[in-house]
Amino acid sequence: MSRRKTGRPALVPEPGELGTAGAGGDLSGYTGYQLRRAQLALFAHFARAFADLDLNPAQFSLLVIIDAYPGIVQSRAGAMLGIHKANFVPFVGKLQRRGLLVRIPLDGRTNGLRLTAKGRGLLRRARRAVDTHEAAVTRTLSVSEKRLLFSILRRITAASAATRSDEASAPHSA
Amino acid sequence: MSRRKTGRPALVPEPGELGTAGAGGDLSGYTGYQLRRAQLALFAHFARAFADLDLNPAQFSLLVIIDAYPGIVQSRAGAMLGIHKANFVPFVGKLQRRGLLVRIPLDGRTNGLRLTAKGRGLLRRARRAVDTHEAAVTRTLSVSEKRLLFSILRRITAASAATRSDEASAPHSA
DNA sequence: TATTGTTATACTCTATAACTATA
DNA sequence: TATAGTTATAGAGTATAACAATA
Repeated sequence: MSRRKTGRPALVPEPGELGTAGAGGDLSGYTGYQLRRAQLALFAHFARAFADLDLNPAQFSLLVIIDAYPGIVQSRAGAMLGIHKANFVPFVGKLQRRGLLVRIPLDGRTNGLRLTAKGRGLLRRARRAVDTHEAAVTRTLSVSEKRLLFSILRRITAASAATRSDEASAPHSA
Repeated sequence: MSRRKTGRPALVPEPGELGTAGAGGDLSGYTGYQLRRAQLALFAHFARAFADLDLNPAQFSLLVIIDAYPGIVQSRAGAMLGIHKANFVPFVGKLQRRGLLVRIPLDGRTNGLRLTAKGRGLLRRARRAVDTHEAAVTRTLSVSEKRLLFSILRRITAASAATRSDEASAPHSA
């Protein structure tokens, strides 16, 4: 997309400040640019909302997963989070040291993960915090807009995962 | 950071495979989760599309910015990209060593950035590659859907940037 | 033989502090 | 005194390779 549509609308917006308004160049017409900006801003908001809980999105997600699948095998949970098994070891270890979860040997080489009472308690607080966060960041979205947003994001995820050769085909799936 | 997983309507989807379909927990109802998944998938697609050009999104963006604002001051360009000035030094240095841009001293302490002929040539190829990439990842989106997506993403960015105390107010702005 | 968990390692990104030389 | 660029450093996040114990 080199030049965007008309010469201006999206093109060359006063070398503005990044954090606040838009950046420069004619980047604002790219889906990846808008997606990244929104994701970064939302995660920063998440971090503020979870500052006192001392949980980042990945840690919160693991607690949610273990709560949904008590005893889930460590490698399975790591794969669900997209975290390499080598990196997942210290990741789990940190939460275990905080007393939020325990590793339960299942068969000599496999660990099952379970939340402790403390972990369940923190998760309960975290769910409330994330609900507030979610409401805040989507407060300008109507129900139908949010539904459409999710539909679109899933389609972008699927389309981006497709191989180059597949890109030509597959009209409107999603 | 919510990582992977898509899953089901919302709650507890078979502990599925990560890369392909959805993961677990009841994460798929969170905007941050869907946003992150889409952004990661799209950037991975970008990386594949730009493999032969050896440019990442940030590097491509800098070339676009310098092309739009020839001679732009280094600190200004870094701010537009949201890159810390300390990290921007080696960032620019690397592109300069590749012969894509030059630093032009403006007044003893200020550097202006300009693309070289080689940089402009690479940018031209990069614009073509990003056009193809953009078309691929948004191939299932109608024109109106893409327009609405951008509107929604900008609103999420703005809402996430708002302070906690502001979150209560501001109904539907966008 | 393949898998689970682990260690070691390295590379990228990001962030802070402090310094210089200039304005 | 404030600013632009720089260096050094440290912390996350992510990646590969290799290994032990086990299935």
